Amino acid sequence: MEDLRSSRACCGLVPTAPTEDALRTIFVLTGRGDEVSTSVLARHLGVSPPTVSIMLKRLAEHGLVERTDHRATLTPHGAGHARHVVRRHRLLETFLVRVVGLAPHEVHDEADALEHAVSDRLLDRIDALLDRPTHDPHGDPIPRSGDAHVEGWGTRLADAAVGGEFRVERVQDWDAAALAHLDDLGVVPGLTLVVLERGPGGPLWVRFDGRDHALGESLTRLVHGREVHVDVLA
Amino acid sequence: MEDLRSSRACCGLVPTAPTEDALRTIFVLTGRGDEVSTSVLARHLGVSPPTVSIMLKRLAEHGLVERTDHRATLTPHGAGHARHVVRRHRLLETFLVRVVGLAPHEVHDEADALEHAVSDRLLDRIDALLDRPTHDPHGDPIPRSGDAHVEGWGTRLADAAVGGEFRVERVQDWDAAALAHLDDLGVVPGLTLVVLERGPGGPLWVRFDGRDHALGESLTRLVHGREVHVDVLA
DNA sequence: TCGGGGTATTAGACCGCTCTAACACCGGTG
DNA sequence: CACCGGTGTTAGAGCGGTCTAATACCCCGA
Repeated sequence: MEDLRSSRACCGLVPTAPTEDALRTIFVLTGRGDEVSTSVLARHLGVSPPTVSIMLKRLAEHGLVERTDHRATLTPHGAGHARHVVRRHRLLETFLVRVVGLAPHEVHDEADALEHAVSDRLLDRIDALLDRPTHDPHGDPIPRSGDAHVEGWGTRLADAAVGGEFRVERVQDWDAAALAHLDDLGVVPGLTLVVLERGPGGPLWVRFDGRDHALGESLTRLVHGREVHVDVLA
Repeated sequence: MEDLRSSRACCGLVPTAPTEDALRTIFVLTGRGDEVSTSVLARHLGVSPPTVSIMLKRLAEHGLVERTDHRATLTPHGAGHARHVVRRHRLLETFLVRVVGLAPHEVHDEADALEHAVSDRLLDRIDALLDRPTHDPHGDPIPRSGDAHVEGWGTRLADAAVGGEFRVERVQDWDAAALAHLDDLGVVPGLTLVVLERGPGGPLWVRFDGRDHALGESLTRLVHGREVHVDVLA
């Protein structure tokens, strides 16, 4: 398996699973507009802060990461690598749902493991088999090489204005349990719902499929999309 | 991704890719009747003899490998682990051919990388999707948990008697180029051919599909099967 | 202004994989 | 019998990942 990795080796960096995970996570986090600190990254990667500190130092030495004011950002070069990892991850998620038949909430962890082992050749076969998809099952855009890639998370359902329509575009996939719950309810990319009412700190009431649903803030913060202003409904 | 591995952790051993590869290789080599020495294993794994020496020492300390007279054999416990790795490898090969559409000669290296990353859950989905296959595309039996597994390599085409029929059951998959060539010719599991003539050190002449073919010894040593004694043809 | 809590890094340690170089052993041959 | 080639192991080193414990830093509040 080292052969597959070595084909991705570059700039003296050994593309191990932990470093690839770090690059991908920094990419997604910054794409979402978040600042990436050592501790935030450590939490996401499930390792201790010193481990991340050392990793970031190495990534910076290899020119993949820029460190300013205790924040980490990807250099253009690092972003290129990260995009490849993200592409592998999201393509695999799509494959696992559409071909293998896994549920959307099951695929993140699987893709997380497989993304480091899949070869470029196999990935291209999968891409072709799926007919070059542009988005994964959670609505996340799949980067294509040679493409300007925008993450574009839109607004969070948690921040949506009461009384308007909201079109779900992306659902964060980190928390499998929450994702499974949203999936069960039918909150998936493509759904348009009406934001009815927001209790202070309480759940957000929304309507879709002719029924009212209450969603806690821990859920509505995971749902991203676009507010649709339909004047005819006003 | 460590989560997936840790679910397979046992007896204090960290199931890293190199150790899993070693276990699988010892399993297949001994199943074929070969003796496993440090240097043979090093050649198969593509690492130096000292590396193997250290790995075998560790495997022996963990009770997975027995060392007698500079030969390595798997303990029952080690064989259990190895069978799981072999199962993952062969199931993945079958999947990659039947579902993804890769050619048989392409799948060994891919499966070699993926077998360390695939979770038990995903593997079972794949198994079900393929309808619980018993053999991979090269004719190798797929171990099933709770099954007495026999490798049963039969006789090599290189050793087959001249004048008889020979039914191909398995084709070794280590060498992708050789496998691609045999595949092109049509020498795949299930084929029955007639052994015509053996030149001393030269190629073996065989007949199938109404045509005669010459196969070098480097190829006929990779083809395993069963000699079929058909008296009516005599 | 001093202290405390949070954050980041460094220090020190261990594991596993890998290499080269050196050494040990064993068998055959001159 | 002594040497030589093959095989196997040990020694020593480096890298990457991981941890805990200790240290450095920074800001805010008492």
